[in-house]
Amino acid sequence: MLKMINSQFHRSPLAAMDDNGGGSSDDARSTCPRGHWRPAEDEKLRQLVEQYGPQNWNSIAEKLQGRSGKSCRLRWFNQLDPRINRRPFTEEEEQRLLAAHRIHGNKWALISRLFPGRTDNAVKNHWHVIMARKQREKSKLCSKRSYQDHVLSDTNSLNYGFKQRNSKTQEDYTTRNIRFDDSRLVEFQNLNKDKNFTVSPFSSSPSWTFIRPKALAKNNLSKVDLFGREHADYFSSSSYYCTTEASNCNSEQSLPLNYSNSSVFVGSRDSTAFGLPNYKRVIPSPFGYSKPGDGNGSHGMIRKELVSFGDNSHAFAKIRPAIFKQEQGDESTKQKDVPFIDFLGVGISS
DNA sequence: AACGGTACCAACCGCGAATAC
DNA sequence: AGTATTCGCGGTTGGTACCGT
Repeated sequence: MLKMINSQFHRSPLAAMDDNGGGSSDDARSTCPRGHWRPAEDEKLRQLVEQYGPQNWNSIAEKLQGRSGKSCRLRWFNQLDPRINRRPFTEEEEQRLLAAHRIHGNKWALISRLFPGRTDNAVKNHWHVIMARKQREKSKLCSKRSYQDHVLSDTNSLNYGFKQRNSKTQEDYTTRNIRFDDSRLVEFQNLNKDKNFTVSPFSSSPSWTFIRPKALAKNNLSKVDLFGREHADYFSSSSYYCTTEASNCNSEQSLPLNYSNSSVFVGSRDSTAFGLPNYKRVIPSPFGYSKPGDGNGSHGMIRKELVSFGDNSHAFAKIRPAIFKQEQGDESTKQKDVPFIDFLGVGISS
């Protein structure tokens, strides 16, 4: 949308260059102060905010060569605002953060309001840090066996859509249970009749237990509770969680399955969880390529009860026709009474 | 000491909502 | 009512310090 392209505080020429596919941005980077802010820029921004107030970002940006209003605003509200608490997160804050995330999901702005002086970005980043740390700890406790060796070589395991390194072709994303077709839709096959979709990175007979979203009603696909309840707008999230039973561990391993705009995340970003070396940016998802999201190390069956397609309805709309098509093509999966969208293909079984 | 891998955090992007005109 | 601008949010990427080899 042209409107969007032209808005965003009159983005810097370099940012526009990047959007256009880059080009010789190195030259531009050497002359344009994009990227990390220098102390001199910070000082000037402080002065400008004092002069114009923390609203007139375009006016401010005009005085800061190469910085967009948006960038100025971000710098101010995330770093320079004197109200910001820059001390490391305390253990107590971490506990509260985890608790808040269980309640609110990825509503970082909302969560950050519970932490005076903490920005949404800081809260978000630190949550990822906590999750990565937990995954590291768990991966140390769990099998020494490489997750990659275990899962990717195990033909009975669903491979989460992980792309194997150096794979480049469509076929590389093909697995026994998940296949990526040209439209990037996904088919799930060979799954259990009992509607429990099961997978585990640690077990030879994986088990991810999903509670079937019974209330995925025809007319309201936007928000649904994994336990079958419909919900008002008090909650919206782009992710939900499933529990994996880690047969080689004493504890359960709970992984997030995030339906963000075009991605499914499973695993751990920026971590060596599961023994995977630096898997960021190489993992495709059924709906696009993505990094894995951070794992959730806490316990419980369904860590988050709600699945919301409200923010991601376009993504869901993409997969929906395939789901219906799949259902229509398999009598065994049809539901007589309750309109059931076989979101994960759990109805397709043999 | 050099190098590569990892963890952390800052910055960026796209998008939608709110507001102004 | 329609369009442009501003703001805010959540997801993603890039930079860099640190650590192990």
